[in-house]
Amino acid sequence: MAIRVKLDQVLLERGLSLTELSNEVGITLANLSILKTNKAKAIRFSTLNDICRVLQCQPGDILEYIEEE
Amino acid sequence: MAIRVKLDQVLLERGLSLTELSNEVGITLANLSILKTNKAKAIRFSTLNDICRVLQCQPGDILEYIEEE
DNA sequence: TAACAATTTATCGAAAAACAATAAAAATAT
DNA sequence: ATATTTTTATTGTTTTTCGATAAATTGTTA
Repeated sequence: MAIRVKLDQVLLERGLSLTELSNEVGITLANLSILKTNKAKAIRFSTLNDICRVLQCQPGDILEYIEEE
Repeated sequence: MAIRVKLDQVLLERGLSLTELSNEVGITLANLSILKTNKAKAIRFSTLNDICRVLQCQPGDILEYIEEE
């Protein structure tokens, strides 16, 4: 599949760790890690919403479509 | 919640109807309509991927985070 | 090196939700 | 009016999130 989760970049830019994000967002570290490492197969809008709110970013900053041949 | 699905706009820009998108993407019209009218609570990356491929766009073109006070 | 912190991986279970299929209602266009 | 498109609704199956938890891995620092 070709949807990539670019959480790393945004976290880096914001100077936040996964642990901190986890505390602020209220999603367990384990599940955030799954997201960040592209293991998730879907995402709830509520989760996306919480992440965007805390990181002050747009879905497009986190999700990327990569064309594959 | 504050994640909005902006499928309308992209469809308009591409000159595509929901019906056409449904045929090309392979998702039923009913379920695409739920997405388009902001009734969906989540989305599978496989679905997002298919939509982006057909519409030649990025997730950010379809998903928007709207801050609420 | 040893100790600690952060991240990743894994497993289990429950709750939630996607999506298909289908049909009917509503809206839009011709 | 008729046809087309879109929305809404229902049911059932399958998938997946997400929490909870714990272990393994990696990175950092004293």
